[in-house]
Amino acid sequence: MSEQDDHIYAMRHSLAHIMANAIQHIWPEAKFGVGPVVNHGFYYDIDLGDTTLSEEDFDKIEAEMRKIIGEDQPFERFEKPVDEAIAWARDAKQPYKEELLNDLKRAGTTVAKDLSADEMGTIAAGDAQIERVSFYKNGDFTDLCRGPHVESTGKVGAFQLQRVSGAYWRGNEKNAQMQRVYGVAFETEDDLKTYLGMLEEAKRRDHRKLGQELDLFVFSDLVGSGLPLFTPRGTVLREEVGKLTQELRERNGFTRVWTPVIAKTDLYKASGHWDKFGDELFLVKSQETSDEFVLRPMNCPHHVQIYASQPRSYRDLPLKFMENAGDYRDEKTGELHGLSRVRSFTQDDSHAFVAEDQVKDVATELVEASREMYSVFDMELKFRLSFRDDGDGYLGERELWEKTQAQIEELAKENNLDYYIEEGEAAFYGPKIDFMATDALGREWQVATVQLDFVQPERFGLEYVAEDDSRPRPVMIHCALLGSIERFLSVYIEHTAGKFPVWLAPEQIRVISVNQEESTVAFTGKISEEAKKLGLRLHVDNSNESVGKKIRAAELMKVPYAVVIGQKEIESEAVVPRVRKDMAVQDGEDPIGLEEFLKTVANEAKSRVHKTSLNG
RNA sequence: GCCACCUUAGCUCAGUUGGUUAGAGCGGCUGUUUUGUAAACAGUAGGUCGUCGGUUCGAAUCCGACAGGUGGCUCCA
Repeated sequence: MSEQDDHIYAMRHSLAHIMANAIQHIWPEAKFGVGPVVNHGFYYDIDLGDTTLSEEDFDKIEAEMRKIIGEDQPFERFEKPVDEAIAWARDAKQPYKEELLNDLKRAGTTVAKDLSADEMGTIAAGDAQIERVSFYKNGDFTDLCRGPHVESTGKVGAFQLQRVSGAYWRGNEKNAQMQRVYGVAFETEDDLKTYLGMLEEAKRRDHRKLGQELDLFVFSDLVGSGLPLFTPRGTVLREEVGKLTQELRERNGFTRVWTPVIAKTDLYKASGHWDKFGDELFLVKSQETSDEFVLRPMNCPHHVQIYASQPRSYRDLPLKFMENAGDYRDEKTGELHGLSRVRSFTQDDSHAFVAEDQVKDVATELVEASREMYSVFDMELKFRLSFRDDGDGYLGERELWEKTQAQIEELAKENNLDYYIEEGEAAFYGPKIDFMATDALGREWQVATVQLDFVQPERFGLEYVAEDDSRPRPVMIHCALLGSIERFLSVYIEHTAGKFPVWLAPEQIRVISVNQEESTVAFTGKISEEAKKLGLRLHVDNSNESVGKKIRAAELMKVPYAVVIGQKEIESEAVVPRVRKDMAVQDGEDPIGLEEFLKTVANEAKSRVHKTSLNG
């Protein structure tokens, strides 16, 4: 951490105290939980009894905070023995603090395992043996706190309270729900403004808003929440990205399979998913037999059955299947969000069954494919090696885990990946490489994933005949390059703000007629025919509106190319395409032959370029 | 699922303290116009005010339940 980062951290943390202080002034009965620093700001968890905060209270709280800041009270640090601290918390009627202190006393920091390491860090020193705890005091406010803080309340920079929401005490849904007040804070007003501007931009690009404006997908109360319906335009996006992901893997020898969308519960009992995710499965009953089915939540057990359908030889390996497959998960309603968290989604899934010594090669091919894919999407990739932690809930031998994790890290090193390791992010059946894409606003999203799996081959008893006639287990490698098509689109729509490159644009060219005369209608009809032959998505707007209005309509739909057709164009058979601003090198004025124009656009679509090759 | 907030026409939104036939812009449709690179003009049709129940002489407005949504929490194979 740089010195500046340290300062921002201290500033944000100090603001959390100041906010708690202000809230205590306004509501003296307030009981405080934890108040850590988060990305871009801070929050504090507060129990106000029957009082519920709303954003309308922010003015009042902010005013009180500014008063405290104006007084420039010094932050004073002091220590107390744990027992005295506990007595303090009891006297101050701060039961949450008292609970934390008791846990600290009992077993240092680790016992408060409801809290993440970060949150713990803000309330206590990291030593396992806690005898004394530190406090910070400003004005009339004292809080159990590890620090650090700025010297005084006057030195906290620019801030704004953002929102209030519910949050469980210590992040456990069985615990009491507190109110969490979020604020953002930066060193200067300018930095704050820049950040708030970014939030505004994010709002403008929200894929849910663009999905409606650009007519990409809809939801229906009758179909149900979390079940998106894709319109013709949105379906183009789905199918184009679906084609790309399959092409990239076909090159590496993956072949397409098709499997049904339901399976007997026995399949998932065998795979282990039933035990782990049973409450998130949609159940389907036969009306004729006693069979119980589930709507498939994932595809690996299905693909495993294809592998298991016949004896396999080492000569068959690696055996590689892929399927853009629809999956269904009964997510809790409160967790649904646009296309990024849905109950029906499509994984661009693949499974490679490989011998142990082929793991690295196959995984490397997939990493290469993902790099190519995200360069087509113009997004940067980081790689997160998601390993297990010490928790339970992981299946398989510890030794296997360590072996595979070592292989993954080796692969990452050999391929010079920009990677970092995160423990506790693994799947229950194996470690993963998760791919984090950075979008145009600098936000990181998890997209693709490559996952090693030694557990399912074991559970389903998969094997192959080796050269020496032994029967080793294959290793399974799960990979989805897009992740889920829906989730990917939610990220990509916001990344591009709906300005899709030609190869993805639901409508690539809009033809705008100047009038409705017979010759015009005939000519635009001819353009339409030729575009169809080239596989272009072209729409003719012959409506009885002004040219200006029709141009505007095309712009609002973010169509890459618009061409106006009047007498001049009909005579010369040439057009001056109007190019969407983000693609144009410069606005052109020179006419281009109609046929050449269409061919150029068709080539752009085929080669999946971001920008136009027409120099205007 | 939990906490808070929200739901008026296809979309974006008005609608005073509960009080007659609920409004506007855009979009749609019809007509006039035949348009040259981001909004021609006129007319017209769209709403059981999310649903169901309650309070009231009277409910878009107050209360409750449910559904859907928003922001978080929790979860995420």
